Amino acid sequence: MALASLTHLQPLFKRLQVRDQITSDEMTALAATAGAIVDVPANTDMAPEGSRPGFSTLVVEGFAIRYNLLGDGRRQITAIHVPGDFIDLPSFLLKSMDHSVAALSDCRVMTYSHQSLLDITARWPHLSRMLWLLTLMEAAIHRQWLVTMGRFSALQRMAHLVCELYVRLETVGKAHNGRFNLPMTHVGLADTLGLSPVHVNRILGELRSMRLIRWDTPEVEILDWAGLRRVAEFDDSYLNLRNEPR
Amino acid sequence: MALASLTHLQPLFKRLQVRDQITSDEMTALAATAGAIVDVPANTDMAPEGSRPGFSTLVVEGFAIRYNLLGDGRRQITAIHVPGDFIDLPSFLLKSMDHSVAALSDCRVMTYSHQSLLDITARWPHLSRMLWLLTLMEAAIHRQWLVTMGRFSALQRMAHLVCELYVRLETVGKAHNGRFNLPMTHVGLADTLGLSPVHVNRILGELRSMRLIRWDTPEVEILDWAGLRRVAEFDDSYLNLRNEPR
DNA sequence: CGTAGACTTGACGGCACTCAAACAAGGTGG
DNA sequence: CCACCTTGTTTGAGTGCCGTCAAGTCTACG
Repeated sequence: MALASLTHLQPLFKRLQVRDQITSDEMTALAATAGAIVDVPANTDMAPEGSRPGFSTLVVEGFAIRYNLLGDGRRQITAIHVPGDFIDLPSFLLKSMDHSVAALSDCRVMTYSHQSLLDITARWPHLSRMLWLLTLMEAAIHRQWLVTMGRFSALQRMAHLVCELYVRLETVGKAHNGRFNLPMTHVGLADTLGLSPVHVNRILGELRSMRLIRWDTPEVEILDWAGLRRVAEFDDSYLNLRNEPR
Repeated sequence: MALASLTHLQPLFKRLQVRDQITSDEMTALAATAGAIVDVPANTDMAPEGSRPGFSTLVVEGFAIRYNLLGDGRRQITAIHVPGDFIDLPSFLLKSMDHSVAALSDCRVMTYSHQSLLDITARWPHLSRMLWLLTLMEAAIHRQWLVTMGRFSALQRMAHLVCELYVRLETVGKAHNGRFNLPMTHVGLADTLGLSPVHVNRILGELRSMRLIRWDTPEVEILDWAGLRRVAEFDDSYLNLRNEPR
């Protein structure tokens, strides 16, 4: 079980090691306090709005999203989570879910009871700072999304999302050579970018005709990284990829 | 100095006590590790993009904003900070600023060196969870803003911002009877809501003619809370106002 | 009294939305 | 094995919210 856990924790360790040193004791502690490994089928709510989960979950494999529903049924996705993301760390301290978390694709997740996270904060100050860091990195992504939503055109928003996902997936070894999988429909992209599905389709066509990307759902290929980056005004500093003591 | 600090920490304590119990030992610890109290004049950058501040700051009095500048000079404000907000807690762990923080009005702030915050995480697990909670609450506000930016009309966005600021300011005793001060021009509001200043003006006129608010800069008065709330689809649960053990 | 900054109002244009319909692909049951 | 259905993608036509440009008003302040 412990060995299996360490394997499953690889994406998280990769993410953390990009930012700081993690001791093997800390790795062992994270593996020892892990709860069950659960497979969640695509399009399943893991933590619905209004619920009070007693545990947080770490994505091992697959994609998850965080979203809000409006009164009239419209949806806004506020985060896309990839392997190594500790989703629902917010629920650890916020307690009650003010939004929903769902599996986008089939997911494998590990659970961490809030009690075990409490123990970590009491006994492993550096490790708990690293978990805190994860939530701060998520907030940094939120801020960048706010910038793109407020000030970017639809084309720029889409280009920026592709750049961001590529870098984040590459960090955990899920993207190579400009290619990655994104199991998301036009409706999902529209709900992420604050657009309509029809317009998402037109924008993707434009990015294709500009020879910036190829997109055979679910595979995305970046054909011209420099060009895409320029269109998106993408600067990865908000992703905090530098390694330094925290 | 310690006594003076406790006075200055009142807005922060009010915010925290809405969410959880804070012991007097923890209050004393926060007061003891506080650094200098600094007055910052309006429209001054406190933490410019690219800088690496060695301390975080707590707003004691006044308003501050977090913003990004785009290549062509456009601006997007990603957060409005009020007294009791621990701004730049992100800088404690993210280290390098990927955006700027500025005083919106004349501000009084307290500084906390990153070293002293490190000491707090090592010695006061519950208190550090409360600081972590503050960053999670900020992320929750970011998510709500993403929803309004992505799916709300300009009118709804403005109404929602007024509702949010009223509740946040009331929590720290800076709003009463539907009234509060917001030292922000139409340009600032436009950069917050992702609109143009011209349209902000029109929207404010509409909210006025709907008898929902009065707005004699800088004083804002909510004339019809239920009506404003309805327009904004405002639900305060994302602000986490419930008191429970964290 | 002149100037600067903020607010206000009008005209016009464009990006993105809605509505609508056709096309493609995968899954299911008869 | 194929008709059928469901889900997703694509394309066109028309509309509207909000942006830009421009000019004018109001207030504070030196």
